[in-house]
Amino acid sequence: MIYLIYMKNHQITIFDLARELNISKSTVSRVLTGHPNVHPDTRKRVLDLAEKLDYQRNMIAIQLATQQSKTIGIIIPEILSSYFPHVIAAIQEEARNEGYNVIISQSNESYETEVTNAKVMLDNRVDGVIVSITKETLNFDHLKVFQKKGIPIVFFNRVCNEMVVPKVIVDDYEGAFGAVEHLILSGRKRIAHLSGPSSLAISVKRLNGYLAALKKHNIPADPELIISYDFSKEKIAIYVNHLINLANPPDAIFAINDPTAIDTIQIIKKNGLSVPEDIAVVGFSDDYVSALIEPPLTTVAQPVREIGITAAQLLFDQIKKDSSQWKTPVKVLKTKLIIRKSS
Amino acid sequence: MIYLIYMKNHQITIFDLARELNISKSTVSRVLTGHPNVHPDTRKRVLDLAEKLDYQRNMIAIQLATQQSKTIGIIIPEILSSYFPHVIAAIQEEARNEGYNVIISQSNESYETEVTNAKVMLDNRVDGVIVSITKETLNFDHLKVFQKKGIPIVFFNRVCNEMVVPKVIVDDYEGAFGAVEHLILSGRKRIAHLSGPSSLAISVKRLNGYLAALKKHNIPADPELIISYDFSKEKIAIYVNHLINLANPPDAIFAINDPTAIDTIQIIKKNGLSVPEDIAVVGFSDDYVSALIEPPLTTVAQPVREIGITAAQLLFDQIKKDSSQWKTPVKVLKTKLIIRKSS
DNA sequence: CCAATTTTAGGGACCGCTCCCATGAAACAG
DNA sequence: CTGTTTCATGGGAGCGGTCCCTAAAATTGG
Repeated sequence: MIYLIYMKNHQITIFDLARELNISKSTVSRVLTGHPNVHPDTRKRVLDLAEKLDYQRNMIAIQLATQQSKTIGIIIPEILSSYFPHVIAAIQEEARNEGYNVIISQSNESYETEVTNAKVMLDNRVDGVIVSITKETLNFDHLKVFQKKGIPIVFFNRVCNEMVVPKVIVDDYEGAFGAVEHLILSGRKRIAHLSGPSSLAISVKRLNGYLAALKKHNIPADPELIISYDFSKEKIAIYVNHLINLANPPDAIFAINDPTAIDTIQIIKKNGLSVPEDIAVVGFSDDYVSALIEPPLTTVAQPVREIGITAAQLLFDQIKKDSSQWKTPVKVLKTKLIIRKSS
Repeated sequence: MIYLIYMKNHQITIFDLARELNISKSTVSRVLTGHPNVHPDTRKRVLDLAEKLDYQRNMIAIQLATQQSKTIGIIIPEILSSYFPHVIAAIQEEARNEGYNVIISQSNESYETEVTNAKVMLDNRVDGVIVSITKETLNFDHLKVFQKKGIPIVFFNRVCNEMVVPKVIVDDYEGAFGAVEHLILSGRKRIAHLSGPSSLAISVKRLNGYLAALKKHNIPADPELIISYDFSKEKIAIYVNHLINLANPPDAIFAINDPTAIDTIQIIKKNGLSVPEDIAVVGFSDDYVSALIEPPLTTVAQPVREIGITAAQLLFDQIKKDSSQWKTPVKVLKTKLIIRKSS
């Protein structure tokens, strides 16, 4: 202790422990990393002293020495809806089990921010990233960098088609098909679709599911009833009002996601019409809110936990293996139609 | 380039840049860190080569050398409600502006997990932490460690009374008082309160606000109507049913938070009673959902963005200053009663 | 034109740890 | 009793930067 007595505000290092016990730092390091070749007595002495001096290992130094950050990054468009926090929570659990930290960055649906965030992840030498792109992302150079540098990347939800890497998605086509077919079978004839930006594969797939269901039941698709919007909340009112005031208005609306569906319901109600009597509404995702609103929303549920867990597992699979052995599976998880009062 | 041609899978370091340009790594470092004393020509050559070789700085090495991680930690009880993601988003914005990374950890309302997470933050040498404790946290040793090591800590929402550090809270007492007074003024006579765990200061303050409002209007507080619960969703049904079946049931319920209030409404409706006719319900926080449910929930809104921004600012204030200059302000932000149909 | 400054650049210790290699001692086998 | 393993430990070179201290070069001033 005599050595340490004059050192204030100095973090205890393995060197301090070593000096105190008159052994080398190599031996201390061996004890701390669980290396077998250490005499039990020595091990105990080190551990006891570490405990006594409240030694705290310096992950930064370890990261530099071992050349791995033990950190994974998550890049998502936003964190305020119910979907992403659920996926994140699941990913974090898996990461904790693997001894990894997680850094999360929201792109706020901005391509610029996404690029910046990707750069930050790179600077911080993440061992892998899980990403869901923004609605604006058309160029993928900032994500391809990960591939180029041999850093595992996994997409979920909003994936990049031109990159061949593991992905976790749900069967959007099937989910949309089921939702629209349900509307048809409950007697709806004119079903509108509030679609998402065509840059996103989910928008296209859900649109295709919608079209296929119509086709199967011999209902001609009316372009007037298909509106693609950019997820900006203000627009919903405009589009819904527009649909309502059509000469031949829809008797149902299939929305690209739950937040849109929920807003749609509010607008319809504001117009003095009722859901589902006048217009039925169906959403996609089964957000936490959806069961609680009035009327409760019929929606296509996604297995959020499973999505997160699967994405994390695909990532850790890669992290653990040599890049030559990487597989690029695309996991398609099943959705489930939850029928509630809105349809 | 001749040197680099044989090096595969080797990250470009400042040493590589230096060798390539026949200058020292010190000079390269100076350029990269923006140090003024570098010849403009040299600066340009370095920058150009860095660009050309796609040099990427290694934050881990920088962190080790500068002894700061440029990372702050957020420890929260959960991430699935609407409150925390909003606060997090605000904190992250501030952090980004300051050039800091954020690592987030959910305690899942478990004391054990919170302790583990605090340890992880310490291992990773965060430059500061922002925390909201779990309902189980009674011992604060794991958080006092930060103080002891001179790492700034800021509490928000669920704070630790026994630690003298900066805190950001809302005026829970005032908010609760206003909510309950509103119920009284709208004619309610028997107002129940679903309170939180008494370990949390917010529970106590909101309870006191409730009691004070009753007292002001000469309504005796009935212990039968005050139930303290532990935030476990299953219990809500039990308590609400119990209240409804009382010989002298309440005509209003003031819930500790919105999720509780929302569940309360569902249970009341399931019992064939209506809100607000039979029983009025008021919540706390103004979650995103609250305006959408049926009936829309009267609630005490918290300035979530402001909470996050303030917490972050208090943290960075400390990070930038020597610990001898640290202040320990407790910022009390104003709440706002939002009256909707549930009352 | 030379001394005094100011710029610009290089050298090298250091941050805290890992991990390979070397070494001596103890244990084992023949 | 000696040669070969195995075990326990020490030594030291990285990991990729920062930053202090010098030294040489360029600029300034009298």
